[in-house]
Amino acid sequence: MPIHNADIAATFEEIADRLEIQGANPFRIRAYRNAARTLGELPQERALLEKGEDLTRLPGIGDDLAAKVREIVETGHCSLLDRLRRELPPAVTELLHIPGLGPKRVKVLYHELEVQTVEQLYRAARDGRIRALPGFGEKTELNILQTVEAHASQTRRFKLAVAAQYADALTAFLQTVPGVGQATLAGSFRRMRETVGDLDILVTAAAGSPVMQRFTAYDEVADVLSAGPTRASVMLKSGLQVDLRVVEAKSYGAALCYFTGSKAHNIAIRRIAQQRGLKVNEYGVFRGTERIAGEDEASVYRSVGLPFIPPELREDRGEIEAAHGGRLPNLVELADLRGDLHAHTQATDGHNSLREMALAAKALGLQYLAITEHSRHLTVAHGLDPLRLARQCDEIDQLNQELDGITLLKGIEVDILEDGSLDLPDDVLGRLDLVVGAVHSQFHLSRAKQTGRILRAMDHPHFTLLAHPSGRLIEQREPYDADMLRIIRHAKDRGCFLELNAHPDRLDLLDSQCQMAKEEGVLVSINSNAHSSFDFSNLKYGVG
DNA sequence: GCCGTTTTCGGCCCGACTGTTTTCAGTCG
Repeated sequence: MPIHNADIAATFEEIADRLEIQGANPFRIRAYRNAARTLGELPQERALLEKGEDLTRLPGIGDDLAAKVREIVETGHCSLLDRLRRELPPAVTELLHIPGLGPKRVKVLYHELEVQTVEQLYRAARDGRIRALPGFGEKTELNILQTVEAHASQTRRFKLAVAAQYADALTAFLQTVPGVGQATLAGSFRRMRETVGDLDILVTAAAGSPVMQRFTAYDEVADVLSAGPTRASVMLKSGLQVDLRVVEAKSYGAALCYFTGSKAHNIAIRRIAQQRGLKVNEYGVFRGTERIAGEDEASVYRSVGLPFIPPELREDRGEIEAAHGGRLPNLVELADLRGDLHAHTQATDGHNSLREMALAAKALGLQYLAITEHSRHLTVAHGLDPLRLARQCDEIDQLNQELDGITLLKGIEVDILEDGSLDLPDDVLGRLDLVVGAVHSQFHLSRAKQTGRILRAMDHPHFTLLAHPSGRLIEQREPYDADMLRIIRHAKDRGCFLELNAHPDRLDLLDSQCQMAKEEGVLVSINSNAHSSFDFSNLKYGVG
């Protein structure tokens, strides 16, 4: 059975959990977690583990952990984890995922009550056996009972576009509270991650502002998880958790850095500050007791000798080194987009006419829009046959005569069939401005067959752009098994391009694969895949 | 267990809230 990077990461996480319950050296535990993160974020295509490469080049992996990786790859086991599993029962780590239970309490629960599973935990709480344990009490017992009953341990993530609906309404509400200056979304939402686990909102407020009371009394709040003078957490009725942090205006920048994260990025910045004799927290940057920065984010970065790092890059995946070396990339902004190469109309499964789509794209500042209907193989979408496609091309020619400030391009989103051929004849495709190829069927082919199918499609002389290249639907469908590095390199050889589909359910190419495409010198086209005139607003998620 | 423009030893980010305790440990972000 092949060992994936994610499997090794999971092994190290479990080791860290078990060491933590045993009360091991916290820094040793952190070393396992750091290594798990490094390995877990490695793109599959960049797996180094079976090529005999020097793993100690990876951050957080030294001689010992490199040896453990080799052991896992070669034997399928980790002897340290095997030993730890004999010392504590297998299920006990699942208790750590219950909010409010950490390693110390899990250890007490196991040793005093022999609680190993969530089921046993529930029974112990229901029977009133937990309140008497050292460090526990009636309140804690009640919280455990309620948490388990509410299945609150199941973490749920929200797609960015879904979270945005709650976020915009909530920040607008907070803005109306007396004494509130700024109300800014931070966290993974501001970093434009494809999904968010919660919303983090930063507010500046004058002393005495009722912002905390108003926040916890907000109409959509189902439960107040915690509330103090400067921070509060609530659960909305939708199941989305929201954390609010309130600071004075002079701490806005430092607090925004802190609350935007990522955690790993913050730790890296604070370590640099430490080396310079500085301390960074959410209130500012300090030399001793003197505050030297913090009113805006740029001042925080400047104080540690770095240029401003855009939120989208703050993942501790090389951006700090790039900033230090003056190699930060210029990020694409929404205003940089000149056109959109993937859109549908009511001729197939879209909702608007050619003209309506053209005007909506123009309103967003685009100069060109490719109309790329589905092809005949996709019958559920009323895909076009050559005749209907020809008719649409005539309509586009006619409309282009009338339109001012926007040009429609004639295209097609043609199905890539199982054998790698395209769903329409050569002479039809040859008359178009561009041909967007897409896989819409046979998602479960072997890696070799799926990859070969796509490579053959790209060999077609009229092939322009590979749509939603991985095929994944966020939280719904895994990517199909294909060798993306080979596909990217083939695009380079063939002079064709890949899409970053901006639909919030897709966001495909994935971020790490976009980075690979850039490194290989292949252009990526950010497209809306609009099915209605409203969908162009999704381009911002693609840009993000 | 990792790591190095102070270092191969001695450090390792920093603070808020809860609940239990009576000054703070545990947990969380």
